[in-house]
Amino acid sequence: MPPVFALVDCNNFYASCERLFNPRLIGQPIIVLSNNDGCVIARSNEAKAAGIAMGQPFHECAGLIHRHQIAVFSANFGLYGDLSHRVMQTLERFTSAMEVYSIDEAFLTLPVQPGEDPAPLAHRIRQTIRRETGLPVSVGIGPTRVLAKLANEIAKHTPALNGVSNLIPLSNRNDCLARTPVEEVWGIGSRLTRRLAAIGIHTAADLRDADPSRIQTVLTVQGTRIVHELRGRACIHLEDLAAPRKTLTCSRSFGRPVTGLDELREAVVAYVSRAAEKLRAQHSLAEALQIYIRTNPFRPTDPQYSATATLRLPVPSDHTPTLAAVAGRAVATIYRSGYVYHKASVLLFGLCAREHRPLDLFASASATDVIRQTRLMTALDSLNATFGRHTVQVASAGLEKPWKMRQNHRSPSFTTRWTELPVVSAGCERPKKKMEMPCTSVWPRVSHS
DNA sequence: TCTGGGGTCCTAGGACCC
DNA sequence: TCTGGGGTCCTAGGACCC
Repeated sequence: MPPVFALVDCNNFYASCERLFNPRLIGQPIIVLSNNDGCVIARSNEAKAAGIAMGQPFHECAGLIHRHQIAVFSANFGLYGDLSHRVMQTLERFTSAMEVYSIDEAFLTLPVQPGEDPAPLAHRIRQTIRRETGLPVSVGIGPTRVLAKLANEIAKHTPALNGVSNLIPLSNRNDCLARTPVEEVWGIGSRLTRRLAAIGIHTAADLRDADPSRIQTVLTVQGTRIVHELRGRACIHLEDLAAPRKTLTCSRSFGRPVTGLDELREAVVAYVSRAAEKLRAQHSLAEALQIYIRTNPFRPTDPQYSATATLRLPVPSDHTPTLAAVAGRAVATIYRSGYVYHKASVLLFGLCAREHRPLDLFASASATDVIRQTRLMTALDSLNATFGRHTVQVASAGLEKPWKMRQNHRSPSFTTRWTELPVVSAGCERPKKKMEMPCTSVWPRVSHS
């Protein structure tokens, strides 16, 4: 029997998360801003209706924000990540085969019998998530992931469907594909849309009916997979999403311009420290790192400069001071004075599992050194997990951090920081010290009463 | 004044090997 | 006249996703 896929996607996820802890915002327009409060990355339906565009620069929205009394939030990824975890935990109960695809969506293989209508189960999933996490989701059902994804879009935009759409029946599917512009198909972006238009393909149905070998010359092999998926033959297989990442990035724009090498180096060291933290969290080592710096392309009258430096480590490592020293040297080689820097990023690559740590033929660090370094990093991560990020850090990452990003509208970390809990009952004081909750904490198990 | 961050996959082309 | 062929690995860049 062919599989029945469901794509469960949280509606306007970041905006819904903010609303969850602030019920006064129900029915009100909300936007969430990118890091540095740069541009809009999430909108409630009311904000969409008010005319706020996805990706719109924040400073261009001032008029609409004022006119429609739109609530503005800086992104609070700690909060969103924690709520995402709860949604995924709840979803796991409905299937043995689930792929978490992003922070707000997951593919499930639905356990239904041949001939059974999967829609009632989809409605149950939707109601359960709503009841247990407070978040609204939509469910799209299809015989392939591409069709399930499309079904989800339809569910979101068709209120009469009550949040569930099923593209398994052919009658539903043919009609829907003929009405769907090809750029709404998962995997077809703006460039590919233009290439397809040039050969007369405008709708999802056109693409489904196209000759796969012709599509291969225009869209490469990925395009032919999409054609088969639209025809109902599943051939896109997601990787094991629990698998460790192959690269890790930490990339940020600065909260204010940076001109001097010392400040730039400080920022790069701070970013590499964060990347190293992620590296240790997934039990990997990095073999090489790449540093990138650039000026502000949105100020074309300023002199423009960007540069990349790639360095290989003598042996793969996850030791922050080692990585920071290499990164510090790398940034000095590409820094040029006389420019106003706007952004830096650090990419760690050539990752391997920690247990496959290769031996160093020339033994620049002895086995004892490696053990000591590992213990030190474990202690550092544990202190920062308990008492908050940056409690202990390498000195070269700077204490003042004048370049750090703006977050002028951030909501409290309602679920991940004891001091920012939304409800404090009488006689129960919040801890005075800054303390992080263990990252496994699960809010709904805490009683509101 | 003010324009995000973090990933993946695929392909082409160069370097290098025998 | 006439200058191989086949393979791998690496990297940069393009395209997509949320």
